[in-house]
Amino acid sequence: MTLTRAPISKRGKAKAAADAGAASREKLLDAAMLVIRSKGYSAARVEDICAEAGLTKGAFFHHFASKEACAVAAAAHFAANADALFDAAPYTRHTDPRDRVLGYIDFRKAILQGELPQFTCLLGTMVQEAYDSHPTIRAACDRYISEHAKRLEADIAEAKTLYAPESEWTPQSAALFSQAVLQGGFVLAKAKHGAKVAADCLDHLKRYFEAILGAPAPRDEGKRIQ
Amino acid sequence: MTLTRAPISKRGKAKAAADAGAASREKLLDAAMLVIRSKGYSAARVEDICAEAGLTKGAFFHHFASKEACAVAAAAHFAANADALFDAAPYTRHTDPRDRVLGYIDFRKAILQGELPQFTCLLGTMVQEAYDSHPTIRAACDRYISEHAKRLEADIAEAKTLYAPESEWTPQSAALFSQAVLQGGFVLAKAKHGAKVAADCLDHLKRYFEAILGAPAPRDEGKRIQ
DNA sequence: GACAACATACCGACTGGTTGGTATGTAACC
DNA sequence: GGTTACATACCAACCAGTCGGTATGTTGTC
Repeated sequence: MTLTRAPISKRGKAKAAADAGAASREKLLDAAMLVIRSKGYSAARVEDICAEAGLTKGAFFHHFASKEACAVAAAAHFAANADALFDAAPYTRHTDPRDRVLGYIDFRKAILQGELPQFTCLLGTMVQEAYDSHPTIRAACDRYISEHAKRLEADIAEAKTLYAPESEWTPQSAALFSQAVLQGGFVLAKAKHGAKVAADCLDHLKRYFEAILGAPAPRDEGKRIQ
Repeated sequence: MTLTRAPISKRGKAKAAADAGAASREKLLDAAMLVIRSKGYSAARVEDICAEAGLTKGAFFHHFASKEACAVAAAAHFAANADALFDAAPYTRHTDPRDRVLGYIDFRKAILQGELPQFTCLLGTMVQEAYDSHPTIRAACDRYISEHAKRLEADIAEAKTLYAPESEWTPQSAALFSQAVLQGGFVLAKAKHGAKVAADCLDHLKRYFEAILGAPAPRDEGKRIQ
């Protein structure tokens, strides 16, 4: 029922049909991501998604039980894409956890490229309109946002231990705060039809982390706040 | 055509019919605010709004040319409500502009009460899904968000002149950053189905402003960053 | 102060296009 | 020959917007 992948054949190469199926499924998920990020979940028609994927409704309902199920799968797909992107990002190789935290923010700023539907967050977009009417979508968005925050939280926690062990804030709330700044930046970017506001917000966020983790140049230790 | 008010009779009291009309219009706008904040713009049916207002479609299309026009009017109504609320808020009476900025954040935190549709932002909710498909809605949301930010920007600018004249950030971007934190806080609150995350985000925001404007207690002047 | 002429506010049945979902067919592959 | 992976045709429900009608003012006129 909730199985989203065709079982892999016991031995030898994956089947051509299964490959084609998986490829079509991915096309549909990519299309769903784009369409939903462009017009929201409710306004996104399944035919829009099919057209974008170059497939038909037959294919859509072959792979997904419903529009809602597709949205949940798209959320997972979005999160998997993001995981791959951030795993491969260069900032993760910094040895200093504070550098990783600040590098994360720089990286988030660097990927604000292209049109709005290409860099805004599918999860934040969907949860805004679906949080009450579509519990499964809300749960999926919550899960993947929180999982992404957890990655960041780990670095923040390490940095805090090193540079601000006494301060009151928790790494968890700081990580979620970062996600809020990002989500809010996307909202403003949509309102103003451009990524600049979001980038400015990330500048403030970076300054905040520099403040609560101590300034990057280790000169005046007494400078830290809280 | 676009006249939304009956012409006021030359002299004497306003007419009963006009009063009733205005009252119904307001009921519809209040209902639209609630319904759209609950399920988003696309999923909000005009019959939902009518039912919530205790009126029928006849009344709806008597007062608004279209669903989209109603949404734009609801945005204006939302902004007017907000203006009244913040005009009356006690924090505005602080003489120190820094106190007003910090007081604004406290106030925003204090009004995170009740169910999600009661304290989340209509403008942010609508612009997420309508920014590309409904330009008039996007423009309205942009306008009212920016106008609200302008109010805050004035206090931030004053505080900056007093407490951080040298620092690099602009009052405008700091004001927009605050709005991003709020909007993002609402997104996370919806994902997590509770206001607590939003409140935590506002704690971080307040700490940020305390940092960039200098700590409230005027003891160590060298403590300010940037 | 009564009556005609008109305006405003609202109801609710109707319509026509839209849309999520289904049923059926078919081609390829194993 | 059975299963997978689609396409095509179709349906029933939904929903924004229309329209004829009614009730309740309001204004000018005599």
